[in-house]
Amino acid sequence: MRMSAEERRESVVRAAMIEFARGGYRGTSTEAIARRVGVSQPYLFRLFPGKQAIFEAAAERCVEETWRVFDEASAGLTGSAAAEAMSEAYMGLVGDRDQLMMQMQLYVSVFAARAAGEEGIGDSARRLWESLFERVRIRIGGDMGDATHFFAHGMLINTLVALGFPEDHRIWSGFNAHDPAE
Amino acid sequence: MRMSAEERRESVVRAAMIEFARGGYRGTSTEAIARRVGVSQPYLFRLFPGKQAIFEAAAERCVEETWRVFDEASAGLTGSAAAEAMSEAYMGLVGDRDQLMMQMQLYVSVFAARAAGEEGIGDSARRLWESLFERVRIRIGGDMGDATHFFAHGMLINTLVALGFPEDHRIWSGFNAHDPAE
DNA sequence: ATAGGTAGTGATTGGCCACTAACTTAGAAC
DNA sequence: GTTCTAAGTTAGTGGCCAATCACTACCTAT
Repeated sequence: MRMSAEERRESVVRAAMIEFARGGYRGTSTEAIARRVGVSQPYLFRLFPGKQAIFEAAAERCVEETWRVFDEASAGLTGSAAAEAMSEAYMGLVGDRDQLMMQMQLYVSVFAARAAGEEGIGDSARRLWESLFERVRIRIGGDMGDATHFFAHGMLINTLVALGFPEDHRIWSGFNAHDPAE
Repeated sequence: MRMSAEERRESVVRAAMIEFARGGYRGTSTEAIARRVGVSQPYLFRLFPGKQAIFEAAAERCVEETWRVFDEASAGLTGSAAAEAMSEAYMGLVGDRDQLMMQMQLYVSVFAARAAGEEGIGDSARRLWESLFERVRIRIGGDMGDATHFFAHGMLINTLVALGFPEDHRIWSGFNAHDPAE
């Protein structure tokens, strides 16, 4: 049961991704995260300086993880073949809703922070996101419009997942309509 | 200063859209909404049964408002001309971030409700969104793929706005690349 | 003018939650 | 087996917030 602080931090990040994805920043208590980790709530504050730091770690992990999925799916491919492979991989993430929702929570949290006058998290989030965008853009051939197109569909998938449209709902039928060609 | 309950409800909905857009459901206090309206906090509970109901009213208004923008922009147009006009109108909404962010807050709130085991708000949100989708689809010619494409780009705009990329950032340059053709 | 309904407020409360402080226990090293 | 360090806990605090209750002010009709 006992593990090193570094290992614990790792499991906290994983638990936090799930809890924050479902509840958002304000809607998630540190108690809930601790319970999922299997540790007492105050101990989180010995592993991280505060709730905010846990969220930021989870957010960063989430973006990294997304790239990992893209990277694995498109290994050795380029151009539209890579785009297709990554699209398919992202559709696969629909089954792991927490991953997609953590992204959304990051987006709205950045906005909330900005609205509250704190710019801290925004900078790092933009850097993370832009870096993901760039890596994908290069992988699919370098065209800006293609990358925009790719991410646009990803964001729509996030939205439909958030709203809870079942997988066989007709709203999903618009995907794959143009995809193979592009 | 004194106004009818109906008028007050109207101004509460408008104020709530702004506050919820910036803070999210959990991050917005009824106190903040009341302050923006210029009314005491307890009075909100005479106008609405609870915080949840205020959020739902704001969410519905937000989707309706989005359609109003699309409808006005594309009045008399059809097909790709309508799509172009609506795209441009949506880009115009980037200047009114609260409108876009209220959408995002609705999406994550629906997911949060689902995760917490309450399905109530999800049903109405999906109905609202699908109805918007359908009206747009018809307006731009009826093709499912085109409508998907249209909304995908809208959702990406939401994301970039949330993350706070400045308007002249290169991340925006991927729009308009394919747009006129489609 | 007064009666009655509607708009609106002040005071309060019970519950939750991030965070702190003080303490306890496991295990590695010798 | 004792000692020392790092992992972990129990108990508590101050602040915030949704919702309630009892009350006051305004307007309108007769």
